[in-house]
Amino acid sequence: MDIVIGNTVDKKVGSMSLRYALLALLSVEPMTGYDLYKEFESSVGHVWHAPDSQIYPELRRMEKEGLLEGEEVTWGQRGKKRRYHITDAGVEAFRGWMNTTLEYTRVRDPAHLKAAYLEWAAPEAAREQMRAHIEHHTGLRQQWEQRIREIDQDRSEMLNRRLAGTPEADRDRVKAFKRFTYEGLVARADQEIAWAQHGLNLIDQLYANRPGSRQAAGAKK
Amino acid sequence: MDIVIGNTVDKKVGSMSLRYALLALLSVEPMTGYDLYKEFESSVGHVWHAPDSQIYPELRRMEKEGLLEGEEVTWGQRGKKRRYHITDAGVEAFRGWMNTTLEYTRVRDPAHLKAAYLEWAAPEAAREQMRAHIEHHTGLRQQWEQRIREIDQDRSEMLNRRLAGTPEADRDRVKAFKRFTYEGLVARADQEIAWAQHGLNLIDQLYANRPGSRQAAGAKK
DNA sequence: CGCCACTATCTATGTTGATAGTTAGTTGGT
DNA sequence: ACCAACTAACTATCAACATAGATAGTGGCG
Repeated sequence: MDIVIGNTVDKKVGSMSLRYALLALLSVEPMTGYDLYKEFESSVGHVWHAPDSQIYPELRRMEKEGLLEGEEVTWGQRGKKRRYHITDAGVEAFRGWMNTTLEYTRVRDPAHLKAAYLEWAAPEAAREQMRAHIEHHTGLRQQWEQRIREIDQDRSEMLNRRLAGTPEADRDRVKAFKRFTYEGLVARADQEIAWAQHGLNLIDQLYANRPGSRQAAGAKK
Repeated sequence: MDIVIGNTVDKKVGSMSLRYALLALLSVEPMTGYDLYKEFESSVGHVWHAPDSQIYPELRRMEKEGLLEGEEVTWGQRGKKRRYHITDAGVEAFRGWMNTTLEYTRVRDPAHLKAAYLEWAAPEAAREQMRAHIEHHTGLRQQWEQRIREIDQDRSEMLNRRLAGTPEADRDRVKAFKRFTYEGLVARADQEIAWAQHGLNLIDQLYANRPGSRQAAGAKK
């Protein structure tokens, strides 16, 4: 069942989210490939990330399909860059995606795969894994909390520009959904941290005064 | 910094988890590609999944690299299949991976990307998205709870075979880590369900008796 | 002036993953 | 005897991502 937008044919709306991440950003204001790349490196990058080598070709494809229009912009003496703005077809494509329910893909989770076989690891390596999990999610958590603070205090550049182009009646919705998103990510991070903490306790317990694995030699208690 | 195992060279241990998922399963007992495929389709598939078209070539590669050894097994009159068993080098590679701290990859999360722009969706489509999120994670949760029950009641085929080949002193560890893994996944599912439920409430609240979006026509209260 | 960090874009290559389809033998039921 | 469902393995193609590197202009600092 193909979906026709304008004069192009999209097979399967499922996935290909990079495209929609780009449309989301370009729905706010025109940007160059480099601008988008920078966005993915920072703020938005905590929800979606892509390398420039994926962004530039995708932008060209999207222009060819009529979702974007690009214009040459001079920069300095000889420099030039290509700034893309979203077309009506692009807006429609994005809205279409937003109104389509996502299909979820199969689980593929290295951290939990490893956890399921943790008895293979030396106790200290197992602990290190858990600590890394905590550290990783603590970092994410911090960034997301930061973003929530920015939303609450209207200190987000991107969001303010987005709000400026939004009818007054819809502004609280924009903010509410953003906040909602980041709250979910904070809660997820908390959960992961608590899980790994539980893991640390479990490891201590399982390897407490037990001989066998060269390791627990100088165990205390 | 290359890592040399036996006579082969692995660049970067990061990722390529399919290989280690296969080693994990083959550490329990020899299996054919089809066996492994079936495992990924069912029990283990909830932590890791791969299509057969990825499994067969990977097994051949692993044999070429000395991590596995395959033997032809006849099956019926003319039928044959190839059963792989893990080699010492394979065991070492797996243990090496288990003792190496994972590198975490950048976030790429379609569900939260959509959530951040949910004001673009029609209210009913937004609700549908949240319902799908709840349904998806409820399904996962069920399967994981099921697995926990199997662990507690020693009703898991795979796990029992694994325990049979494990020194008595380590058996409670094997079970404890498995349980720990699935507990974490259940907790994650719970969190996602709670988040989406919160989302449903938020949508109701944001679109309650507000004109504008053709939709809230016959709103109550 | 020369250097360096940054802006800007592009190419190349390899891996992983998703989807679909092909071939061939086996087993069990009607 | 035949058919369906399953076992077994392989091939082809395409999208998605990662990684690395090439090229070239800009702007500021010492």
